[in-house]
Amino acid sequence: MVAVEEPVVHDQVFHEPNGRDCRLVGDILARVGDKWSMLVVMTLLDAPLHFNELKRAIRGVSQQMLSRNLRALERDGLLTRTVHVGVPVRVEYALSDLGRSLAGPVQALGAWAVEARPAIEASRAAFDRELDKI
Amino acid sequence: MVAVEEPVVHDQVFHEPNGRDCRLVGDILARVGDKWSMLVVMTLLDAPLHFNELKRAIRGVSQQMLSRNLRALERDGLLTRTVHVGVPVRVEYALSDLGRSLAGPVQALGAWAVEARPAIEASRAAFDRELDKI
DNA sequence: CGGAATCCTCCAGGATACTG
DNA sequence: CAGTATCCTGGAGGATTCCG
Repeated sequence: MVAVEEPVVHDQVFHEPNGRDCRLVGDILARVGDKWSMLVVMTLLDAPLHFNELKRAIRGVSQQMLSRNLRALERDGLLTRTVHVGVPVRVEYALSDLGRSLAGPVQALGAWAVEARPAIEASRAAFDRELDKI
Repeated sequence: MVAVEEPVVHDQVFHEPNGRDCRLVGDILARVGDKWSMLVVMTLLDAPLHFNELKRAIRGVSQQMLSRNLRALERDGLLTRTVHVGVPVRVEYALSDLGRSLAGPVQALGAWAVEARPAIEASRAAFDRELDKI
């Protein structure tokens, strides 16, 4: 079975007639929505950091995922990786201009999150209470 | 093993001294970042829809995931679900005010995505080319 | 120090079939 | 029409170990 069938989801990037950018956005949201990427971006907003500095700054992340995310972000051009030779080796991660430009929209979403949280939690509680009654 | 250990990631909501809302945002980003939720929100922005109308509007989604997402969004208070009794039954999904308020930030991110895409894809191509050379 | 490699688990998400 | 139930797969993400 080698996928002879017609392309499904990811190939129809703009499926809406009225210029909405839905699918593309979905793609980006997937990147933005993963557990650590935006945390990395936000952390690097203040200053460039070394690997272990980052790992300490973002508590709870495994080296595994931090490493993966950093590579992915570098691949996307959102940050730069520069190796400083020496003993010990030091690698510096810094936001690129593209990466910095992402901070605005993300912070907007963050602001929304902060403001909406009480309403969301109240709604969840109410919803769950209804379920228990039944 | 009943998780006696100290709380790890999700309990430290604000771990940064300087008022940044990192963890909380991460939580919201996870919701926002899943494959279909924001597509639902964006689709309902124009008008309320019935289940199958939604399913048709968002091509490629399974009933399974659409159903799950709708319930999750309803639970969070982002949309309302009203059953119109009759034959056949009709259920209408509509954005709540809270849900509508989310559209702004998401569209901002969408705009960024559209603008940044060429740069991102160029960066990816360059990155992958480097790998092939080695 | 900055990773790569390996192994494992959990869950988002798809496909299909059934129900009221 | 609007779901729920069941089964299955890939990949995100964690833990641990090894390496230059």
